[in-house]
Amino acid sequence: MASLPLPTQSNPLLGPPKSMKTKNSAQIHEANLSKSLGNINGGISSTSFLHQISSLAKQGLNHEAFRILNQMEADEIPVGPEIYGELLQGCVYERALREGQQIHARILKNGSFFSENEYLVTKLLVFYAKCDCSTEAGDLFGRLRPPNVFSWAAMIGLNCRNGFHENALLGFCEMVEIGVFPDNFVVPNALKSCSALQLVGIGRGIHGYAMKIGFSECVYVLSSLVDFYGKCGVLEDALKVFAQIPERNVVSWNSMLVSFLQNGLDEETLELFSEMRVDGVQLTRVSITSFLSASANVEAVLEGRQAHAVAVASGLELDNILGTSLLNFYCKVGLVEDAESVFDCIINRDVVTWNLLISSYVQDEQIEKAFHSCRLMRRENFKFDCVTLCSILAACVNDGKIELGRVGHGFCIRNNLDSDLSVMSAVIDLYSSCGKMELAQRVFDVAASRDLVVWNTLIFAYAQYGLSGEALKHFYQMQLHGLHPNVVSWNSVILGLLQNRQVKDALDMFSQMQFTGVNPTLITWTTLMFGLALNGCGYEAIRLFGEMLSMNIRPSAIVIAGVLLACAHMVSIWYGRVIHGYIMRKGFLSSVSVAASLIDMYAKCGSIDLAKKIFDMVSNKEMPVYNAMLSGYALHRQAREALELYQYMQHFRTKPDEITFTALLSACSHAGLADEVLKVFAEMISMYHITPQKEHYDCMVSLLVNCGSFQEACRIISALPFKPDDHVIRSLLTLCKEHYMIELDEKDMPRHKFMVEPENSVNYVSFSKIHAAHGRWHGASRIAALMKMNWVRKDCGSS
DNA sequence: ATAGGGTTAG
Repeated sequence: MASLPLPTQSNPLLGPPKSMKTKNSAQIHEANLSKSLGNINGGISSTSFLHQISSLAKQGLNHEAFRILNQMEADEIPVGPEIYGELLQGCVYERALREGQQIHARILKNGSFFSENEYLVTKLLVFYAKCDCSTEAGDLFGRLRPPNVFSWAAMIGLNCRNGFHENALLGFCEMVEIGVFPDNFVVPNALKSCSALQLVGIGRGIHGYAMKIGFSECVYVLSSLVDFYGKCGVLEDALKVFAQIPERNVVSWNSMLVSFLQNGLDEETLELFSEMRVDGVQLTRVSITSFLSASANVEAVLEGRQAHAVAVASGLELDNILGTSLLNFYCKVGLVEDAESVFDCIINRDVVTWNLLISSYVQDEQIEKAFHSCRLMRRENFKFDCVTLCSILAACVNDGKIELGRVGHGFCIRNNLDSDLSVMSAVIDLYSSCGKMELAQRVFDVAASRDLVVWNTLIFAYAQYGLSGEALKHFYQMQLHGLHPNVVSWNSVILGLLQNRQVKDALDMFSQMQFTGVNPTLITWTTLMFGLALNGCGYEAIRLFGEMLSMNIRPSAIVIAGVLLACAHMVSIWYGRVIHGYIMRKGFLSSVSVAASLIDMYAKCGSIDLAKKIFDMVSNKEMPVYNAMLSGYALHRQAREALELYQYMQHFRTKPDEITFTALLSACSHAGLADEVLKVFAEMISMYHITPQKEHYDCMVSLLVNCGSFQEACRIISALPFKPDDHVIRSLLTLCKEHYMIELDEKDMPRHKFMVEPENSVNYVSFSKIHAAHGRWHGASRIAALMKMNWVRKDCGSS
């Protein structure tokens, strides 16, 4: 492209590109204005009026210009076409449609000498084109023969702005064909249409042509080429053109920034931005919004904050776009308080700013604040849109507010938002989250159109419950509808199979997926690690982990947590140590979830001492780390150590959560420390405002069982605020065994529940013990067989 | 005698 020969002389129709016109005309304007205001009533020639009108129009003083026209008509001074032309120009500057139409009417009233005047027709065309009035502009364009560059440019620009990119490009080609040379104003528009239609070849042609006709140094053409190549994903060429711009302005830099950003090169965006600052370029909103967007993508908190500071220092006020991108940045990196304060500073809040604030609350699980903001948004007369409803529905799912979710769904139906595909996905997610799969399926069935995301949502909905048959059915149906599964679809199907213990099928799917050219993501690996670990296929999980490393994929902290869980479930301290070594070499111990999983692994593999050693090594002791250690102590029946750690935790102001108390209570109740159990239980409620869950009550009940307080245990069970689940039933049954109150049979057991949750294998043990205690060896052996069938972990037998 | 342009958030 760059090797095309440049013409020896520039195009005679065109002259040199007007790229650097920066005539400072403020002083001239001022002189003209004072002259015109002073001369209105003087008897002066029409050329003088023309100048007055022209200068008023340029300053946006349309009203004054109109007054002069009226004065002229009143004084019967002849008004020529140029006068109307200047007035129209004023309307172009101001995009004043009404006023321009009035001038148009006057022109028509003055007869064909005016209305057929080529200059006026061109002006009118430019005016209507700028005001995005396609029909009027098209009519006027048809009357011009031949149209000049300005008319062509106006039409092409109009089509480009309104998304009629084919028409814009056809116009450009026709114009070139009939011999009108494009100028440096049309070329950027033509390129914009090329990038909108992703026509890389055509754009390259225009690039070559533009170089040939003398725009090789024009900063406007070159900047729009950078943008064009960036939007078409040809980053090398964008960079090449960028390097060739002799005098870059801020738009050239910004175009390059946006090119990096839109091609996912966030680090490069950040780097280029600092080069801009070194170069002393005066940054604009576009520079800062692009930088903020890249910072948000890579969660570069420091950089984003600096951009905020630069924006403030540059005196850029928080308008909609800059404010929104700041808001977006703070939301994405999870700094909700900063997002709130930015939100308060934004001058013109709109639906988008509200939506961002609300979704950041939802993401931060501050559901009440999210709902409150929705109410405030309504109070300020903003209507909920699709994005708002997606947030609201997600909040309902998060908070288990299914009834409210149904109301939200109703709102969508009444306001025609339910055909929006992301809303549809959110609704499917809502119903599936509470197990109402029939409703989720119905929403899906009545949809007029569905995209990949909607299909994937339904497939995931079935998969999470281990309904692999339904998941697979929709996976294949989707393909019959002509949609290719993406990695999300495959991930869901694999999850569904693993949840349903179809380990072999899941692994088959995994290889099929790779065979069809879909690369696994970290989510795929995570699903596999956890799925295999929980299905007792720890060895397979470890093998896959090795495969992943040999493919040079850097595992995430969650993947490592998964493989550690596999070691824990295999009770394989040997593999655990190997993974431990890997973690130390790659510096993963700084990750909270890795540290917690490592502690958990050592505790479950029998070495509470090694678990403690890791715990002491971890520098950033966050709650999951404490919880893992506490659960380890509970497992090893070390109640005193657990209580000590609880004190330590409080000393360092780490707020305990539900899991903390589950571990603590179970450690104490196993040790029969009745006073401590009651004290901790009370603290949980009064100091930390945690509503006790089933497992907490369960600890109470088993403590009471241990102490033989049958009456008290029964009282607690009957007072439970929810239907007791199998944990509680287990304690109850243990009690019954103790007191020989009732006869037992397998048919009393909620068997379907056991089939789903392998962790509950401990239940089988309880039941078989009960049978054994009653001398019913037949029943006990039946249960043992069931255990085997359901892949129950071996280590459960001893607990 | 004469006109206008490229980059922007969820």
